[in-house]
Amino acid sequence: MMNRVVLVGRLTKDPDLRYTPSGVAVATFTLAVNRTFTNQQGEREADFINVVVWRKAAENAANYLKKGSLAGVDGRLQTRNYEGQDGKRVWVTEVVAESVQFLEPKQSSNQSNNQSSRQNEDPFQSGQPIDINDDELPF
Amino acid sequence: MMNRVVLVGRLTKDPDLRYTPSGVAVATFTLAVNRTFTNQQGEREADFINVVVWRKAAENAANYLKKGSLAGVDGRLQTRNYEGQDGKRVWVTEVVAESVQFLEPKQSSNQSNNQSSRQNEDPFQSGQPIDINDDELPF
Amino acid sequence: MMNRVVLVGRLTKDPDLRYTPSGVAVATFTLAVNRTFTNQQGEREADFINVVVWRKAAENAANYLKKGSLAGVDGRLQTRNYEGQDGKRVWVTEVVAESVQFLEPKQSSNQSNNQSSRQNEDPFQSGQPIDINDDELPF
Amino acid sequence: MMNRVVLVGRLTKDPDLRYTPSGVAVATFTLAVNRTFTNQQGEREADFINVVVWRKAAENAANYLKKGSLAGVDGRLQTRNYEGQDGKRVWVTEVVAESVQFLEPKQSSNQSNNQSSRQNEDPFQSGQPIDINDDELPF
DNA sequence: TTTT
DNA sequence: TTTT
Repeated sequence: MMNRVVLVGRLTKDPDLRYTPSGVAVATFTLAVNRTFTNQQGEREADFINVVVWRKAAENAANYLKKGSLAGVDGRLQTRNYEGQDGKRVWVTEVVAESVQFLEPKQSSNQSNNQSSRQNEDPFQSGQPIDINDDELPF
Repeated sequence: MMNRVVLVGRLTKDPDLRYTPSGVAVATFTLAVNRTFTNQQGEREADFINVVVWRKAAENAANYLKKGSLAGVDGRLQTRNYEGQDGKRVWVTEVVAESVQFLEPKQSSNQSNNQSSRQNEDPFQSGQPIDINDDELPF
Repeated sequence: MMNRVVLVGRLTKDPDLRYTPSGVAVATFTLAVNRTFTNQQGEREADFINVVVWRKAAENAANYLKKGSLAGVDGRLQTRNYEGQDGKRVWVTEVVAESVQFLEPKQSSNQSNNQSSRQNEDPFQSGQPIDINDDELPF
Repeated sequence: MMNRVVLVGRLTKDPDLRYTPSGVAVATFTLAVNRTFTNQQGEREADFINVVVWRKAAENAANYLKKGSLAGVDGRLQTRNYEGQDGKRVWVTEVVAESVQFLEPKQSSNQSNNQSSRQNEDPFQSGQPIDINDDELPF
C-alpha cells in the first residue's frame, strides 16, 4: 500500500489555525493548483485542494503563509466522513501534509507584509479551538 | 504548479466502464489504501480514493482489474463539482490516473477467474453511456 | 525544496544487510523497474535503481524481500561521493527509502521459500559490518 | 512497475541545451535540493541531482531558467551507462523530466536579467550538437 | 466557489 | 550489468 501526494500551488486564503481540546495545533488551507492544459474554451482552470497540517508544521504554516503564497506540500491522501446538516454522511478527500515548503522569495522585510492580509480577519473563523477528536491524529 | 499522486491499493469493487456521448472510454473505481499506522483503538484503517481513467487505459483497467485487485495509480488530483439532488453544489476530489499498474501476479490461467466476480453485476451500473461532457477530457 | 521518489519494481538480488560500527542496521538492494515504452529495437528496457534503507525497515527488508520480490519504495533521492580506487571522486545517486512495501502475495507457507535463494550466499558479501560513518544517518 | 520523481530545487549552473544529430532538443542541468535535516556538524547539506529534458520543454528550460533559478521537476529516474576514459563502464542515475516548473517570481522586466549570467559561457560547453543516439528518446 |  |  502506498499513498503519496506532492503539490505546488497558491493559498486561496490565509491558513486557518486551530487547536484540538488537548492542545495539538492543526492548520487547514486550500491550495489552488493551476492546470497545465486548457479546457475547450481555451481557459486554464485550477484544482482546489484542501490540506491539513499538524503540530509544529501547522504553526509554521500559519506564521509564514498567507493568501496567495506559493507553497509546496508533500503528504498523503486521506478520506474522512462526518454527519452533514441533513443527517447524511458527507465524505471528503483531503491531503495530510507531512511537510510544507514556503516557496515565496523572502520579502525585503522593510514591511510587515506577512501579516498585512490578516488584520481584519474574523476572530470567530480562526485561532479558535477546533472540534476534532485527538484520535484522528495520524502521527 | 505541480500536482502528482501515486497510490497502491486494492479495488473495492469491479471498475465501472462507461463511454462519453462521443465514444471516449472512461473507467472509475475506488482504491482502498491501508494506512501504515493504527488508530487509538489499535485498528488499521484505510483511505478510499476515487480514481478516474480515460481512453485505452480505461478499457485495460476494465479488462484486467476486478474487486480486490492490487493496483498502482500514477496521476494527479482533480476537483470537480456537480449539482446534488437537493440542488446544492457538491464538490468532489478524485485522482485522474495517467497510468494504472496491475500488480496482481498472473493467475495460473487454468481458471477464467478474471471475470468470476462479474457475472451478476447490474447492467444498469456498468457499461452504459455516461453523462460526462467531452470538454472534461484532460488530454 | 522538495525531494520525493516512488518506485515499484523487482529486486535484482537479495538485500544486503549490514550494521554501522555503532550497530545501526542498513540494507541495500537494487530495484529493476521495467519501462513502459520500448526502444527502437522494440525491446522493453529497465532502470536499475540503488536503494538504501535504515534501522527497523532495513531488517524487515532483509527478512521479507529476496531476489525477484516485487517491492514498493517511498523515499528521497540522495547524492553521495567516495574516493574511487584510482583516487578520483565517484559520485552516486541513490534512493533513501523511508518506507518499503512488500507487494508479493503471501506464499502458502508450506515451503520455507523465503530463504531458498539465500543458502549459498557469500558470507563475506552480506551480514558483515559496513564502513559507513554514523553521521550519514538521515533520521 | 512505477517510477516517479518530484523535485524542487535551484539550478547549480545555466542549463546546457544541445541537439541530437536529427535535431531533437535536449537540455541538462543539475538541481541542488537542500535537505531538511542537518548533519552532525549542524550543517544543512544538499543533494545534487542531474536532470535531462527533451524537445520543447528543453528549449523552454534553456530560455527561462538560469543558475540559481528555483525550479520544480516531475519525471522519472533513469539509469544509463557509457564508456569512461579508462575504458570502464560508467553508470549514472539521473532524472528524465516530463515537466519543468518555473517557480521564480517574474522579474519586473526592467532588466534583461535572464541572460545576464550567460555572457561568458564556454561555447564548447553549450549549444553544440550532442552525441546522443535518437533511440534514447523516451517519448 | 477560491490563487497568481 | 542486474528483476519478472
